[in-house]
Amino acid sequence: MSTDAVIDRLLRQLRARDKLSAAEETVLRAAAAEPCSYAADEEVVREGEDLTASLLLTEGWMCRYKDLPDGRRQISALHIPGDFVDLHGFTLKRLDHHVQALTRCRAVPFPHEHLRAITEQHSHLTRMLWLLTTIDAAIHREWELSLGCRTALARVGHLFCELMARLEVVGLADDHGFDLNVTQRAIAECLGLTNVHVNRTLRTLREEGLATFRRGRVTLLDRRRLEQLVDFDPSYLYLVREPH
Amino acid sequence: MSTDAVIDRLLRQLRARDKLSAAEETVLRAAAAEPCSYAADEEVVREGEDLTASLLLTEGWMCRYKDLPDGRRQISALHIPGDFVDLHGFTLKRLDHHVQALTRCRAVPFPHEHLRAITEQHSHLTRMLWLLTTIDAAIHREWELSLGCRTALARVGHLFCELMARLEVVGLADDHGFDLNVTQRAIAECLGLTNVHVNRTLRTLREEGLATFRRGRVTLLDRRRLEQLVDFDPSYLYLVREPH
DNA sequence: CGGGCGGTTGAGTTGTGTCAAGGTGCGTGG
DNA sequence: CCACGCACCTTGACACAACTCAACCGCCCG
Repeated sequence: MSTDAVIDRLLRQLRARDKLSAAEETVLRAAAAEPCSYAADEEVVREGEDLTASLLLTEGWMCRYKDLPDGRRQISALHIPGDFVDLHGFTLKRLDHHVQALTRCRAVPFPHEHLRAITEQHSHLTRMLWLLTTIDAAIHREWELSLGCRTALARVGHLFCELMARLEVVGLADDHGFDLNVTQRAIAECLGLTNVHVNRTLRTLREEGLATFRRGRVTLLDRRRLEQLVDFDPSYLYLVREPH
Repeated sequence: MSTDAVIDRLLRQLRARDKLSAAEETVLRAAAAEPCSYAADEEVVREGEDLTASLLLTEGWMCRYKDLPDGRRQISALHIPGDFVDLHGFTLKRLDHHVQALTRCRAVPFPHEHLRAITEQHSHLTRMLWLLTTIDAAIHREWELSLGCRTALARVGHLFCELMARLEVVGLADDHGFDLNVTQRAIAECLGLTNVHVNRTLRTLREEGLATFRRGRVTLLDRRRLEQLVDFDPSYLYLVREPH
């Protein structure tokens, strides 16, 4: 991907929610630093460390997670290309969780001094970046609903529907599904389940003709029926273009 | 509470995280509209409705919740005086959830046009308001961890520890506990449990000499031991004064 | 004083976890 | 190019935390 293209998926995410002027696009491009790479399973940001930049993910999957003393962990967010993985770190200064690469990744740092300059000179762009962090929070809330109220089947199905919808925005889904090169254990850690139970649940989804997850790829066999079954409504992703 | 005092608890929350100039305080006061009141159980904001202001809660308890077709609901956040209940609505324009008063409440609307003017003229204050929304998200993540990984006992205990810490910031806790005039069902809906199981869990907490919840009041009998037992670490509340 | 809501407790059920034993595929090194 | 080993997946048997249903209590408020 050329240097100019690295923020394209971010621009798609922003333009799915509002107009973005050419000037604002230029400001964003200028705010990016040199891209960096991460190996699969590599720790990207550690809880509590001082941050001086926020990372825009451009290739691969990352997750954010919190862990308990007994070693179990809860993944609080999954990130796809075009997502800032720690834009909230700009206001928080350090994170209450870890960030880890789930696959090989590439990401572009946005130094906080540049973001600060944006808040001083570009109020609309500031509101757009603020919007990205509040959409992140909206996804947290939907996950709280899954964790608190939904069955294992609905949790897995709902996650697949969410990822499909988010990947479509950045052009990484095709008609029938998307690549998802993570373990069943990682899925389990997102959903508050065990890897064993996720495995059983995937079998049910497959037997019911709803979805499959094999060899790093999710296929939605009957998207309409799956979305109905798991009560998926994408409005919490705020995919509506309007003035901000 | 006098009109000048209504935003005092908000100022305490902000000043727990950074210095706030007298000028910024004046700007905030000027951005507030006329206070309004809500009855217990009253719907404050409905999912999807267009918003023109964000509410600062000044008295009472409110919650935000999402519901499922079968009638069950998940409370995604509890709010105390000094919290904005829907500041994220400024960037989102409408909410993916409902807001409800759990007790009699008073709140002060901040019209979005005033908040927008702040983003155009007061970048530090903008970052402080943005910070409040990212702290909200940090609390969502801690709740995800509870919902996904913690036992019923740890969920209830952790929630009590969190509320104690947050209420201390705004001066609404005393040495041994705090008032919490909500039903066991509401607690259950925060924690992904049933009211029956919350009741049993409260009995255990009482029998273990850790905490009681009776007649609208939470008492932490042994705060140190409770915090250790439930793995409570307040750093996710970001109660550190530093430049933003 | 009566009705209703919320709290309390018991008995039985169930969804998900735990533990354990293979199976499968892929990367690495000989 | 093959063989080994390791990570991950898959399945079964059993355990248990939390849920459901139901009855009763107690307090508040009209």
